[in-house]
Amino acid sequence: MQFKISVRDKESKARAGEFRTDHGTVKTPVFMPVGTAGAVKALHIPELEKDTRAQIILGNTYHLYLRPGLEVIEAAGGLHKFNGWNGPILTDSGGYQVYSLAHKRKLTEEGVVFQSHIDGSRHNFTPERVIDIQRIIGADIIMAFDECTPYPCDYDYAKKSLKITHDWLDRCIKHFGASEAKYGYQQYLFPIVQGSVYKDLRRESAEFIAAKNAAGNAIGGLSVGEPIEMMVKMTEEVCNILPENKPRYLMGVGTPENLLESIALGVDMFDCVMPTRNARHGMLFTSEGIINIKNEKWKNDFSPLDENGHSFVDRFYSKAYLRHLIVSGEMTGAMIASLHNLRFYTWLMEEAREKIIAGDFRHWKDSQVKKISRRI
RNA sequence: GGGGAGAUACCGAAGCGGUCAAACGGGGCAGACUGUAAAUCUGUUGGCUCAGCCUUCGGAGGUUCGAAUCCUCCUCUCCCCA
Repeated sequence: MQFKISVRDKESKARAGEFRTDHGTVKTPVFMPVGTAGAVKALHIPELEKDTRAQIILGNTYHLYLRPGLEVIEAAGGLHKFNGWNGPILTDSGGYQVYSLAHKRKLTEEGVVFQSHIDGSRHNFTPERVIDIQRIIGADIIMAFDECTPYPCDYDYAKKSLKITHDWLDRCIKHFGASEAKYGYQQYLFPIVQGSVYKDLRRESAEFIAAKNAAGNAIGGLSVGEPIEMMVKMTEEVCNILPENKPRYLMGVGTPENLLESIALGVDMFDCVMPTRNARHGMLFTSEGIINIKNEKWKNDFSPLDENGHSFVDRFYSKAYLRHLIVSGEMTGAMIASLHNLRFYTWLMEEAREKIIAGDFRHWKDSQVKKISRRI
């Protein structure tokens, strides 16, 4: 995978670039909507494409493996054919589920035995198996199998876990090299830096991963509850070590503010459930700040959702109407809010890119952060 | 006209002598959410000068040390029969 950096910001580590996959080119910085089970919740594929202007979306190995299962996905001809999304897809390896389903799994050096959250059945994930599954799903970018360590996490555990993640990475790389894409287009493997909140472990991990010369590199194990300053510090440490000429992917981040600050540290790719999940729960990220549309104060506010927003729903619907839908539990409310939030995120990334290219990123970022992170 | 059942907080509904400002739902209000076990979860929901006090269980009296709970009358609702 070639990563072309068009412009480097002079006042920060931000860069504007693009990388190519067989399903299309992705311009960075980029936000990737999360479509765990092969669908970005509450949105149609055409809406994702045309209305949110997402460039690339996520799927999840663990979820898709459990349901609908590999037979169905393989019979469909891969996830792209199955769900109709023709752009690039990235699949998470299930490493996050090692963390989020911690009480339903058993981790060994060999791999992880999961108990399905759906029916309790047991399943064995190894680095090799996870690569195979992602080959079958047919994601353009597949993630190495890792352990996303929890927070807090003591040093000894983080160190042991890191060793396992690194061993698993070597096995992933080996198996990836020994296996082939199933559907005639190229797949790329991204390794993941771990190390919890320990600077030396993060550095060690970043160096270990940098040496693999992968198509792109990810930073995992952050935004799991640690203070934001720690997240920023770790991101910064790692970005300074990861290859400059490869895309850097900060997994699971985050708030609009987190995104802009991370771009300034040299991150190119993001994903997060926040814009979609919080949309369903009534939280809207707007050009004027964050609003909880469920609050009583919007009950009779017939002004547009976001006067200066960049999605058609922003001026098509009023705050009072969306409040009514969300409060009433109407599915349409979740759809409108999700579309709005995702478009806000993609717009933010487009704008960041333009500002980097225009040489005005730092200034824009600082004023933007203040504006969009306040509560209204 | 005769017989029966019932009136509890915003709504529904428990409670049937003290541990009741009153269970539980719903609704309301607010909060959380960061590689999605999440269209989920949490808190709160009579008032106040708030570790205490005041006013509340249809209304008015009464019994009792003590009443949402027992008695009397009244008002209103619902059901059955005529």
